[in-house]
Amino acid sequence: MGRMPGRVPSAPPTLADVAELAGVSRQTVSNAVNNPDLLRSDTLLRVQDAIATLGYLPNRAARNLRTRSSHLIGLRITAAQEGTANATMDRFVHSLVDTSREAGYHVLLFAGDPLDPLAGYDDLLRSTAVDAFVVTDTYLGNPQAAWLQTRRAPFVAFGRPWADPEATHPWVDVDGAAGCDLATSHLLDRGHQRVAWIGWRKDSFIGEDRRSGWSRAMRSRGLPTTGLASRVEDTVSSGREASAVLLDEAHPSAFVCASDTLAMGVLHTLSQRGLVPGRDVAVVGFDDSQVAQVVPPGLTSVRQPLEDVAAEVVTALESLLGHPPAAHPGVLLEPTLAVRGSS
Amino acid sequence: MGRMPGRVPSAPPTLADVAELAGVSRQTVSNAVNNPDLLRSDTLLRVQDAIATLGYLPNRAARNLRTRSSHLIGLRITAAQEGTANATMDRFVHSLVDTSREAGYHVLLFAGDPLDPLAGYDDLLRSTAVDAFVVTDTYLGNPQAAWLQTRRAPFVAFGRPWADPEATHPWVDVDGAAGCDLATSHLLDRGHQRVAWIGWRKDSFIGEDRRSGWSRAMRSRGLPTTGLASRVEDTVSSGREASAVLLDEAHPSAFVCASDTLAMGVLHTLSQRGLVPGRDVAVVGFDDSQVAQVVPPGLTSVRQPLEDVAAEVVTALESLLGHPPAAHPGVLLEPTLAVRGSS
DNA sequence: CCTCCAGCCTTGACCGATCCAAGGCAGCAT
DNA sequence: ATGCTGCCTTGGATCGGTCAAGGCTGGAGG
Repeated sequence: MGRMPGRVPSAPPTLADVAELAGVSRQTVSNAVNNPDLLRSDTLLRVQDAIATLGYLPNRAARNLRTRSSHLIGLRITAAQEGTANATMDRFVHSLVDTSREAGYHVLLFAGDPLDPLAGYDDLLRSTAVDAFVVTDTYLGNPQAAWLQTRRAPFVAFGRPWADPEATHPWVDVDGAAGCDLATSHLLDRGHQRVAWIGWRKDSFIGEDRRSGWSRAMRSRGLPTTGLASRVEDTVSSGREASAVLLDEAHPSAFVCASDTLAMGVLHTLSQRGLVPGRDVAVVGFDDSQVAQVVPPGLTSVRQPLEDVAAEVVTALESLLGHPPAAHPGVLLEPTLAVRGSS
Repeated sequence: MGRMPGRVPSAPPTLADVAELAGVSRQTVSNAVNNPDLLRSDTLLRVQDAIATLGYLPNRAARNLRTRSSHLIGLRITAAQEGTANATMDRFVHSLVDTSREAGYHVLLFAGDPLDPLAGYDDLLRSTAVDAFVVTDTYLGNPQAAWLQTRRAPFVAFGRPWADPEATHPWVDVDGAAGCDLATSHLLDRGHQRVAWIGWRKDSFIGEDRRSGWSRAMRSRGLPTTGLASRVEDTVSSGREASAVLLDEAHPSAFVCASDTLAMGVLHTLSQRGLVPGRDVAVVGFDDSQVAQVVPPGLTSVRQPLEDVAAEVVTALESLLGHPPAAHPGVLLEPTLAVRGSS
């Protein structure tokens, strides 16, 4: 096969092998792959034939070494929370993998210690293992973003820089307020007047943002919100307790929740009291998790357009990693409402 | 800083930089990192000081090129199925990332076209982007396994080689029959006599395996199984319809299901008929998904020890990639039962 | 006093791609 | 026939590590 002596028979073909088979130099093969325009068409064809014959694909490590880029995007995943309905991360990962593949990137996962949001980033950066990061948990006041910026590491955030409006890094986010406005208006359109809110504690930027969508929708119809809101931990039992209190004290006919987890808490309360979701009391959640999709009678939920988020993230990454690197402003996307039996 | 001219100031330090600072050769630094035993202790300390001072970490690409290994493990993820309660993959991914980090590996995700189980593997292999694969969807009769074996690509399967008992590749799996036996016995212990089975269609090896656990438990107590089993698609509506038919025709007091998705279908039927899960009819699912954890009143479910699976997978990978490569036999792990309100 | 050897470190080549600058070879004008 | 332009091709250097083999040192042994 014209291989150099000493090569293991099963070793993948190299650029030199292709060059020899096609009767050209290595550089010509490289150009055929990276800058086909530079070649005369008949030469190009000959090289492409040889590439196809040998099943050649450039060695990643060699290319990475020379070009100082890995075509890998680092994504930190934290331990899945048991007992919640949070599925955002997983759906996002899928979308990101799909989208970044089209852009020629792969996704490298690394583990995240929830207590140390910076762990892992530094090592990958110093060993030039990834070209850029996608940062997801910006609700923590994103110390990663600040840190990555001082390190001049390219990254795109899924989530606004809540704690630092001056931040200039690219980000993509979903308009939670608009989503809850949508959910609330949906309920109001169906004749509900007393729509309650169950959200997260006040120190959550995202929670307050979503809540503002609910109160905005209520006010725009001249409806009161006083006494109709509750702010708790993001657990099923918190949602259960909060909804029980609200039902007793404020007599709402519908609930809008900051998460599917809380909405499931409401369903617990309803089931305990023999109330039927969607008939006696309407419930809307947030995230369109698998739970919302399969729980009887179906939980209406705000759905984040994670495919679009991933696409925008990859677009931002591409301009960030382009030559010259271009700044990408923040992007805010609109969620939709998946209507099911609970409303 | 003694950098060579032309270096960008912010470029990560290289082995040569460390060598210069420590006053030794590059090879000595390399040995300090990879074979500390070869160095005299005072030299080792000097080099380690220099490494710490500069914040040196070996360049991945360079190391990969020379050693012909990437320390990356490829994992193909398929599009998440909407409308089901399948969470195995995501929990497994988390565990795998955690475990492989400890072994010095990172996980590279790549997209999978559900119609072409081989897509993506070949490119990664030919471009030497990953050292090995973890194959997860062996229920398809795993053409990947066969194909990877002919390519002599190292891989470990999560899932037995159902279709090919002669296969010799390493695998790790969870004993689904034992899990369903556990679930069924749990119900029988609580006094149920007529325990129905809702599983997958007969061409599913996994489905038949799980079913055998149910029938084994029933037979071991001398109870009949005739007319108590139904085999359908893995959707909520299939589970709903199958359970309705079974309730009418066989009057079971409990259901064991091959998946949480099917179990949710049973819950739908119960809720439609005003029956309370756990009080009127018991239900057990399989996978311990988030759905099972949060749905009222809690769905008892068979839980796969995915952390242990990941650990075994990584162990198998390590021996596979070791020198010399060691064969790793199949490993079968026992699931547990997460008992909740539905039983 | 010389040889030998073990222990420790250094030297040079190499992995497989891309970048750079110089070399070849048309074709056209002079 | 010569010179020159423009396009394609070529060899060499390079990225940053690791492998294999060679060199230097000091102490033991003859």
